[in-house]
Amino acid sequence: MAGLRLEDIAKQVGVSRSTVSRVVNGHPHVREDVRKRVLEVIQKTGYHPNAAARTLASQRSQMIGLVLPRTVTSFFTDPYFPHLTQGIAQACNQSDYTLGLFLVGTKDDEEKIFPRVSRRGFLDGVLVQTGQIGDQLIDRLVNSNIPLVIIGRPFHADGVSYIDVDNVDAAYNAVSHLLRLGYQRIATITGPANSTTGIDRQEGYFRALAERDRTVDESLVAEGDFSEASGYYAMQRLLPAKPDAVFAASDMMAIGAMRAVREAGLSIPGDVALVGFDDLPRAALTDPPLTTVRQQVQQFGMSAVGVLTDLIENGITPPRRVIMATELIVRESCGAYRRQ
Amino acid sequence: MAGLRLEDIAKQVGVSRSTVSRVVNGHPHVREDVRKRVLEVIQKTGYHPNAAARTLASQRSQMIGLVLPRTVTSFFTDPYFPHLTQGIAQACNQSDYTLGLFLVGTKDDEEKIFPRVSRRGFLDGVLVQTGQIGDQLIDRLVNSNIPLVIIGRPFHADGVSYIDVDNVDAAYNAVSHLLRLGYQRIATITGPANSTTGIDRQEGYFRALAERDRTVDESLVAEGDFSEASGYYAMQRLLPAKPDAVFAASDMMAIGAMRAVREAGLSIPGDVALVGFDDLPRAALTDPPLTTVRQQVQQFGMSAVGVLTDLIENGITPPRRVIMATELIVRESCGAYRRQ
DNA sequence: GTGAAAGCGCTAACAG
DNA sequence: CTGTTAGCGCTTTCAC
Repeated sequence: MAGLRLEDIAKQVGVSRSTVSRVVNGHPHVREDVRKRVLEVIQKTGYHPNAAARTLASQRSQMIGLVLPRTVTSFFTDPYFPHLTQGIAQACNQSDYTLGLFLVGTKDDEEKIFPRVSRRGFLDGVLVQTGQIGDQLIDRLVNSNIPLVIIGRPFHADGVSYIDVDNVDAAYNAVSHLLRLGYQRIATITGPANSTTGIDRQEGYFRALAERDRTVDESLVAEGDFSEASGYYAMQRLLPAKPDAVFAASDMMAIGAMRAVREAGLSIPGDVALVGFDDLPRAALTDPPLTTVRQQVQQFGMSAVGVLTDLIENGITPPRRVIMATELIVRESCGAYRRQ
Repeated sequence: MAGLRLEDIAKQVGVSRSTVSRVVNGHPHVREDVRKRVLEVIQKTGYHPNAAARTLASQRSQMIGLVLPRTVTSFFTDPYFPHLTQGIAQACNQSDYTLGLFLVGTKDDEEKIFPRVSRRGFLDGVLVQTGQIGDQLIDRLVNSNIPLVIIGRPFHADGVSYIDVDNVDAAYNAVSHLLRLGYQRIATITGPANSTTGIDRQEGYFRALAERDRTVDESLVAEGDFSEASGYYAMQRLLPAKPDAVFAASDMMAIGAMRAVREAGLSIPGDVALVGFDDLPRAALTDPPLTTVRQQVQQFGMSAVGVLTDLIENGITPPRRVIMATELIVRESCGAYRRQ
């Protein structure tokens, strides 16, 4: 089982290495009976081609990397990333790629990881999650000229490929929904102001208000970092301004906000209506169930892999752009049903 | 930057390939000034060794795989796995290994993944999560003779290395705690009966009862699968038997149970006390905060990598066994504070 | 302390 | 349709 080479099975079948290589790689131009005999011996012996040798000779590793920068603070405490990862892993399975996972925890990690990711011949391409403004890692990756797909709109989008959901539109829809329900003091708990995701969702909030000629009240905007805790504290800061509805830029923040509202002795949606973003599985189980913007995170991850393999197979220019749609899921927390 | 070979920088420095290789790999027996000159050129040119070539020549890939079998239903919906993964990834960074992630979703995936994982020269070792009885994958992995560490006690433990927490002891402690608080009808929501984790935690429950000469009431035992939903339904089945306390074998199930208890109009811990298992970040934020068994999941993942690298560097025999301790975290849900 | 040379196991022209 | 022949870029004895 171990140490079996292409040569060995070639000898057993009585053909040349090349022929065996051809059948292993599914190339045409091999006589059917020969192919069959080769396959038999491969089966019998349990031969597997040596990946390193294959990579070295073909200059293709059939492996892609997923890099999650350290500025993604909420790594795996936010279910978003696990779901994304799962979608990506699934797509890799289907397209016969192996997934390398690079979690950048510290500045040190970044130094260690970068060479591994950009080293020629190791990865065919990389997927990287956008983080905060000024994140060096993405720029370095872009410069390394490896096929690269950025997950989320990057700050410097010139010439790079990325995939994102339509955050502005999604937030616009969510807030418009609240406006249609008649709420007067709609607050928002934003994502980090130094992340495109945070910025875009806030932009959607502004647009929806502007469209109805509402002026923006600064005391109704509180910044969070997508985490439960940040939502909790942001809501506490918002409460004195007496919002009658809140759009939170993530479900986790909405859940934190719920906790703060409840602790203040107020009811949802009676006193404060709430809309989240993500539609995590938990969102349907909160009390009351959370109205939220659904993104197909897993599908999103799969699409990201699709774009990357396109880049790998067909060249990195022109840059590809994919913007995915979202859907507003109306549950109890926005008060839509109560008001009907 | 691209296509730079060892040879190229050897030429630039005016030494042989071997010397440069020695410097790159930190071997001794290189004159200090030569080493410095080589390092300079490497720095200047941004040279990175080709991973495939290195793997091929050295028979070491510096890469390990993490395999999560498809029988781990709750993949990434249970925060347990993300935390575990994070710990593993972190340890990989530190010890200069690259982590390959293999999520087995379907039977098909399994067929695709197995060769990649067991293929010689691709991975130096693999970490695999235990799943259910009869999971073929683990047996196949064991037979492939690659350095292997099983995460969680495997069903067939002969000759294999594994790492686990002391589930029996942990559950025993949790239930003993409830017994000491004077509860009379202590129920349990178990993990899957075909998983060692489920079995061991149930065993701890039995032992604690037996030690106090309590007979086991079958109507106080309900099986779940570690998920929130399964905890919810299990609790609904338990409720008619009027338990005054419940030990759930996972926090997610405890959270589901809470929901069921609340929906039944009962209070926690007044009517039903509750203890969970895992100490997920969420456990401290439930209402009331959940008493639970803490496992240092991240630390656990890091230790798993430690064991694996030991196997890789020092041979796979004798099999290594690591059993990690747990700690009972007392919060409100068990009623300890209320009763004082 | 350093260089020459022989692979590691495979792919991919190129002949035939 | 099949075999021969070069490499892919690095590590690693073995001489010197």
